[in-house]
Amino acid sequence: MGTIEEAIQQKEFKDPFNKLVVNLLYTHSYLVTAQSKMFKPNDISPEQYNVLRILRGQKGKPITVSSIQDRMLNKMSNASRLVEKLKNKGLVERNECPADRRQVDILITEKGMELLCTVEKSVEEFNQEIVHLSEAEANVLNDLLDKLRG
Amino acid sequence: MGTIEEAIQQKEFKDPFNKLVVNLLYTHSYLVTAQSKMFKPNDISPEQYNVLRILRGQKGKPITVSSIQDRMLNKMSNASRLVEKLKNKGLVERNECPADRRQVDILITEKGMELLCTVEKSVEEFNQEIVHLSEAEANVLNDLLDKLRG
DNA sequence: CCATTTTATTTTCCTTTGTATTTAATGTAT
DNA sequence: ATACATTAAATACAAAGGAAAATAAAATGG
Repeated sequence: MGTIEEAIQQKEFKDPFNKLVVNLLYTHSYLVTAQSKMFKPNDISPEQYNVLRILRGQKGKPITVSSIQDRMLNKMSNASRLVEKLKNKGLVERNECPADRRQVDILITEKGMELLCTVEKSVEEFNQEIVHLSEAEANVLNDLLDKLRG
Repeated sequence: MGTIEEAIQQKEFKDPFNKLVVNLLYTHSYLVTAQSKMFKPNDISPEQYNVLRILRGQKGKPITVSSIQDRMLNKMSNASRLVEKLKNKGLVERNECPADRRQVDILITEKGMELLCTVEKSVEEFNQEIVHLSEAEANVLNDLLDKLRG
């Protein structure tokens, strides 16, 4: 199960770029499948976890829905909807922004922080288990991905 | 918009592995967003395109639904459902397998082959445009992704 | 100040997924 | 041969997702 060619039983690719696109899609699926399993016991999705992390990064400073959207990993997804799900679970609170009543300030709750702490440990272990690379290799990969996006 | 830190406005990550997981999710979104736009005029999804490619790779030899499933990029998705959509568009045909009547043999149709040829050109251009790397860098990235999955 | 445009968020509609179950056929063991 | 387990594919149902329209507030420009 090493190379992408073996994994999807395709003998060869047109060029390295074509292979790379396929490889990224496949590796993403590998990651997300494992990640979803990891999050399951805590009943949140990878995207919800990511939003909670963004909120914690604010250190008590509220952030608007659209700013969350800008920082989300999946640019297509709907921050408003995600926030509502988190609110239903009591993990965030929503307050009308007094300066601009169109905006909504989002804050992570105590319960949200606690959940994040609980999950954090599994996430760290997970990241190191799932990624079969040395730190140095991970760094190279990070740089190449940044460069890929131009 | 270079580094992942800038892109999602996160100052730092716990370790390179954590950063890498985030970077892969983000890069995947970058790719898929662009890819979907590319496929849109031809009215197929990236996954459907991939199944058509698998079928063409068979060179006329039929393949069962479960074999398609095994080779799909997203292991979670439902080959049976995808094949049905392709059949509705007249891009594949489905035949009961005489040797084992549980199985269903799938073949790509002429129309499917034609669509694939049409799309192919945009895909190749797309891959080279979207991936801002040299061939050598793409090769390194491919190897690291293969290794990542272990 | 009023009309128009822009911005922020929510909602709606419809399609796509994830998961589990169902149906049907084959394989296996007694 | 019969009962039980396994496998292939389809389906059912709820939840998630994309895209666009709707709502509401603020900004702009006469």
